[in-house]
Amino acid sequence: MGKRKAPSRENTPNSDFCEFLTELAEYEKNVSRNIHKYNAYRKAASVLSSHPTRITSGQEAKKLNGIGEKIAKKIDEFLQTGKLQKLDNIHNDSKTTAINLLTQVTGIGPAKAQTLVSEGITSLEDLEKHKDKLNHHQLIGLKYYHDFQQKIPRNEIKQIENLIRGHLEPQIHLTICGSYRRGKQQSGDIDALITHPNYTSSQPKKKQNLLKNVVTALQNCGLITEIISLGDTKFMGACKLDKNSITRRLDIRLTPFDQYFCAVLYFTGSDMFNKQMRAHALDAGFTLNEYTLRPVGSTGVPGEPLEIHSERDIFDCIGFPYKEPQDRNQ
DNA sequence: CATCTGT
DNA sequence: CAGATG
Repeated sequence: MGKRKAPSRENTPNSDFCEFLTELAEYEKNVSRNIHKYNAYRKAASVLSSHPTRITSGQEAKKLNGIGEKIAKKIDEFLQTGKLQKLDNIHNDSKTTAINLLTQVTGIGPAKAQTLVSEGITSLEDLEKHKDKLNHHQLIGLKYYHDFQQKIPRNEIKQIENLIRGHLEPQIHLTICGSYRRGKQQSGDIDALITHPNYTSSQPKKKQNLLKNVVTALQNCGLITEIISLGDTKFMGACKLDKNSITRRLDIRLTPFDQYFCAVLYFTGSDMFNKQMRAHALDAGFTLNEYTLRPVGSTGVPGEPLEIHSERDIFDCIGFPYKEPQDRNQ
């Protein structure tokens, strides 16, 4: 059914350049293991993406911060031929395509994909033949490759949310974040945040078993079907609404009560929105992260975390007009 | 940054 | 323990 590449439509005068630069960046990161070239390409894409006018030559591009000889040359080539030789080669390179495929299996990153390919393992079928080369996480990734590839309809998440809530002690707060909270009709996975009034950053030991208890309860009711990893504060695994449902990726994190709203805000995103909001906080003299909102003294050092009792508090404190999750999409 | 894994 | 992964 559904395939790969997300049709993310950009729209800036230089978006076509950004597109090939980010593709080059990914190639450098995943195939060559060159993090410097990777960074070089992405900063170039980044300056270009915010440049207000169309770049019409490599020479002009070169004036921008982060664009040097080599990228300028590629811009010229692209301007003249409408494509990039290097990119064509990459597309036709079987090693590259194999790595890109393997990397889609959760638990397999660029490093593991490299070694698999070097051992001649380049397809899902190959992986099936060599399960002995995979760890627990990767085995789950392989087993549910097709399921995990599927988007999750909002309504299904809603049902899962209710089911989870039904198995939590009343004291436990639950928020499903991510694109679901932003109102999207589909999501890639389910990102749940929970907290409990007795579990705070000052008494982190207190509800030490809370997460594990929740996970076993959800296992017993049949919702959680696989555990990828489980620690004191973070669970990663899979769940299935009922007998004939598709298996879905589910993450649950336990956050201290006093940091819950910063976490909810952060994990709701979007990434773009978070960046804007953090920037605004900085201008207003605060530093905002996934845990706390703190005033920044003119000395430059952050003070004590402000007490936050809602997401709104955070907006109010930094004088940022409140946005409903639905309009935090960019 | 939390968790897992292999050395 | 370092390195990989999400």
